[in-house]
Amino acid sequence: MDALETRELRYFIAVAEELHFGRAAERLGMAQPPLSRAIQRLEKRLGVCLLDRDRRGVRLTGAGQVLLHEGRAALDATAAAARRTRRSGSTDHPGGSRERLVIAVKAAASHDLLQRLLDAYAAEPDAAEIEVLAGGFTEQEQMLRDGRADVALLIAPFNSLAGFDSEELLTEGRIAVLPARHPLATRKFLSMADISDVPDLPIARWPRHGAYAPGPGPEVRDHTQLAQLIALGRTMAVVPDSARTWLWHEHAAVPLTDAPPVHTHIAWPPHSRSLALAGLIRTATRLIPDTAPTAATME
Amino acid sequence: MDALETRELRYFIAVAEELHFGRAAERLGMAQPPLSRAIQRLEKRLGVCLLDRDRRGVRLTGAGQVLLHEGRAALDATAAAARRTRRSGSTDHPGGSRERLVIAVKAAASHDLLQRLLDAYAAEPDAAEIEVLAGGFTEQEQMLRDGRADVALLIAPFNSLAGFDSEELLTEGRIAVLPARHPLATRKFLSMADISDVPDLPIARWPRHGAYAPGPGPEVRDHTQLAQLIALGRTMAVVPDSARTWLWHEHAAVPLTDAPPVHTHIAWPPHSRSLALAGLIRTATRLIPDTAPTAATME
DNA sequence: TCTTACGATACCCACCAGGTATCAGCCCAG
DNA sequence: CTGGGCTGATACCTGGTGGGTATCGTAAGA
Repeated sequence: MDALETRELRYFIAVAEELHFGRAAERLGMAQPPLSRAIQRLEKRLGVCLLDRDRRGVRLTGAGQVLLHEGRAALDATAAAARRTRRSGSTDHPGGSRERLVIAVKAAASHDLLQRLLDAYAAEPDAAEIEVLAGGFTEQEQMLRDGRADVALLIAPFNSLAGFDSEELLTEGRIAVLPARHPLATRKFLSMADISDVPDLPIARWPRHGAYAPGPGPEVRDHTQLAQLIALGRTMAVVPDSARTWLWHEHAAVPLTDAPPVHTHIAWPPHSRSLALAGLIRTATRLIPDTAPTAATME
Repeated sequence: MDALETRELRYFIAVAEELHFGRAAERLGMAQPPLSRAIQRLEKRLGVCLLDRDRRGVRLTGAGQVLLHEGRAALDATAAAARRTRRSGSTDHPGGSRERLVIAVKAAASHDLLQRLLDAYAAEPDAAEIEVLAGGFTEQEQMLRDGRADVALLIAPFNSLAGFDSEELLTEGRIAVLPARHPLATRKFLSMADISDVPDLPIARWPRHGAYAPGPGPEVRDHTQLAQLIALGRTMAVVPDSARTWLWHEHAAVPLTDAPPVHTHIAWPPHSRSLALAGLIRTATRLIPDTAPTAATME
């Protein structure tokens, strides 16, 4: 029983995601027949049926779902191995350019926290060079999983901490961002019930796992788009308190009393022998008392 | 830049572990020249030097060490993907034989805890079939990492919980196991200082990561061997309290006042969509109050 | 019934993984 | 300093297989 090759995993995952051999082959840059054969061989090798091909589309069997999940994790791990090795090699022999850390953050989120972290870390005696990689929605999480980043600021409940080591750095409430001229904008506080069903101001919808949930609000893809729609009086949004940094004059921010809080964590892969990373994490945990004294006991 | 294949990872890891191309090739069941070529190709592909071959042996570069660690994790992940898929498939269509969970435990450790866990779980209405896989020293951890098991009882500080989700089930002190006829055996309590340097009773040494640490005590590989040597008056051992289950008449157990405690956790891979696993974990956490009320606040 | 769509099959080629034989540097024995 | 042995690299060959094109079988829709 020889081992699963990463190529086979890539192929299967493409098919499992597209649920269509033709499109999957196109995505993989190959013809359809070899892809079909590869999947057949994979099924035979595993002794398991992965896909139900009953005319009218392809569907995943239970085993197929398992392989999709586990295979993604495995592919991420191998991609991470390759990337981290490459990066480690580039600073290996050549005279010793300092170790370099890549931190992934969600663009514009936790901005001042990141600022303080970088400042504090730069003051350390043996600080490594830090590269900041800003990604969209849940992209920082993926960057950490596949080795594009060494460490990330992840935001619960939007990101999953599963499989990472992490420390909580910041807990914040949420605010409703409204058009400044809307009647609700004058309120001192709001509850979720107050805003969940305002006819002329439906809540904007963000993509979740690549798709939009159904609902009345407009679909938005980035902060700029959202900010504009709010300024135009077309929608509102519920965002973490720290999002105040990017508000416009035409916006009003009203604290929500009963929205679930948002937790920002610093997260890193659970092995990781890097001294530079350890230093950064130590620096980060020292920031905690400034923002949330004894936060560890609050949960 | 095409992706790292698992075959290449296997090859590199073999060489990195043996630090010898010939032996690595033998271990892989292949000839040496193709192995050399494969490693060269890998280095070229990654654009990184992985090994220093300066006569007098092969050594890992920094990048090589990174790839060894990350690559092991990646290989474990792909092996886990294959195994979990196979297992999931075998109970997939055929009329619905119940889901089957594999739990890995260290042989003879936490025996009564495991007993209570299995009993409690079996009483659940929708209980899955549970297979118990007993392994040696740190083998349960590896079994969980590479997919031979779905869940494991891991014992800190001997196992690493890195990369797993876990719940602490049990905290216990440690005891010194002595020959019953030794003078120290009559004591009510002992401290580490009392036993760390007894000339006629050196502490037995267990293998750590495949090698024995240097020291005066005899090298032991399993409980039986240890038990016999203790009964013969040749050595003593420091073990968790629950090890009392396997003591002989010729043994005496004396609690240690200042030995670091041992924590038994139930651990599982951090993704895992399995309902059966969720049920088992729920059952396990319900066991906690029986043994260590509000243990979560003790740390 | 004809068309269309999609996955499977048949067949072919080219590449490369792996084998054997051999070379090349280094160490040690004498 | 010279020859043998050890170890990794190189040269060259072969077979398996990954990938391509052409085509088929079948089910759904017009």
